[in-house]
Amino acid sequence: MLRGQPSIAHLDADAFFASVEQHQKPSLKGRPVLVGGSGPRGVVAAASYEARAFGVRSAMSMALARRKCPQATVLVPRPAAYSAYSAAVMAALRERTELVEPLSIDEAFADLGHLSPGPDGWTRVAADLRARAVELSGVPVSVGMGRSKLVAKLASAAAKPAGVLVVAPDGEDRFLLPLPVRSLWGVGPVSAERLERIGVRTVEDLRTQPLDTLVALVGDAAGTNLYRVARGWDDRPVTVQRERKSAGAERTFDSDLYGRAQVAAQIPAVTAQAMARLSRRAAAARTVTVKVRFADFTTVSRSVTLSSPSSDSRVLTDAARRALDLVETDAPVRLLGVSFHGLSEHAQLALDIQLDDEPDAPQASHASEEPDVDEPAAPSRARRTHGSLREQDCAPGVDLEHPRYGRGWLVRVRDDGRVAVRFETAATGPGRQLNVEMDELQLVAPLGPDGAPAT
DNA sequence: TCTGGGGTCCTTCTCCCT
DNA sequence: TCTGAGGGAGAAGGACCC
Repeated sequence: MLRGQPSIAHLDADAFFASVEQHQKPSLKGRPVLVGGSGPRGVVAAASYEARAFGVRSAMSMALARRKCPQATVLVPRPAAYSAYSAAVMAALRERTELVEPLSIDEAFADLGHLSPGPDGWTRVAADLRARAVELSGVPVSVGMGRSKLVAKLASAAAKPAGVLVVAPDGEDRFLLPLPVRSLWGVGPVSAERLERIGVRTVEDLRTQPLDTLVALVGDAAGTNLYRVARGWDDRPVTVQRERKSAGAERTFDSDLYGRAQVAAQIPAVTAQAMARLSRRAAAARTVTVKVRFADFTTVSRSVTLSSPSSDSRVLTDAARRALDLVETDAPVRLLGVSFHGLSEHAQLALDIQLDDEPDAPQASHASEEPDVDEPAAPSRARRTHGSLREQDCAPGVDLEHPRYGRGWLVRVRDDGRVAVRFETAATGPGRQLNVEMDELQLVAPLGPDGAPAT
């Protein structure tokens, strides 16, 4: 049963990672910024609106993005900072209701059905919410409101950047019908192409199609969903709890691996990364799946199911090895992934001990450096955030401190071995760039929006 | 465009049991 | 004892999201 008021809010941060970088690095405000992998196979995780003007998009290869926008500043992701900013954005929602459903690190639904602001008051509610989120986080956000999650989410997308849009019940058709089907949740490139083949481009086109046609086209569940969505039928409640179903990690190698031995040698490290994620959920796993992507991008997965759930690193690593044994590894391999399914809660203590004992595991402290909120686009290889700066830490954008000049961020390593650092934070405003010796610099934890270190 | 990483959900297939 | 149908569970792959 659909509610009568547009009391579901969807809050979405705009170009989130890039906006956080521009907030903490004031010299980048108003300039094109790309956040993502800087290696040969890196892709864009987030692009500032200034970069998007050059045709750069998320998920584009970084090499192509650089060609389209050579003047852009390219930075590595800093998950701890994004997590802190995310918490600030979510806090603005939680000040208003406990019914907050985070969808990802930068967006969430909130049920504001307890409010009764009157016929014209919902726009004020949305504007106040947006202003508060900006005040707490310092990054631009957009807010959409409607009487369903479907409409609220589409409204926030329409409100971007940095806007609000409230879709009243009697305005839903006017809002929904002209939208391209591609903008609907669950319609990706494949479904859009299939719909295009029968002449369906907009929600209005979609509404003319019978249920049978849609089911035949995209399957039972997706077809039924499209049929309902085309009519604005969405009565899903805002739910606070979301149960985790799996946890894992994967690594794309800078150059392909050849032969079983090379691939198998990576199993302990990737499994340990996956276990670090598993341990944050205090979980044991019964099924271990190994994913192998070959150079031609074909992907196979094989799994091994244990007789009972385990959190023992040796047991899970051994299961991953056995799963890999089921894969033909004659072709060059570009990616290896390990994921855990059939999760259950137990053996947290045992897991911690196992991680500390596992010689091939990445440092156990990395687990605590990563945010509790899942960060879909951030890399899983956590960076060090304290200690003396070493050459292997030198990625553009990392946080540094100098005894005389204070906090700054790494711009680049110069040919003479010195490091170009811009000394600035959100609190200082745009700062100056200086060249300093590497051994004078310390790695430090990123700052949150309140200026406190994000740990 | 030439394609990361962490997820969820759905479909299809196979195997096993009744 | 054999055979086929049907259902459930698990495995694998794919589409999709951010």
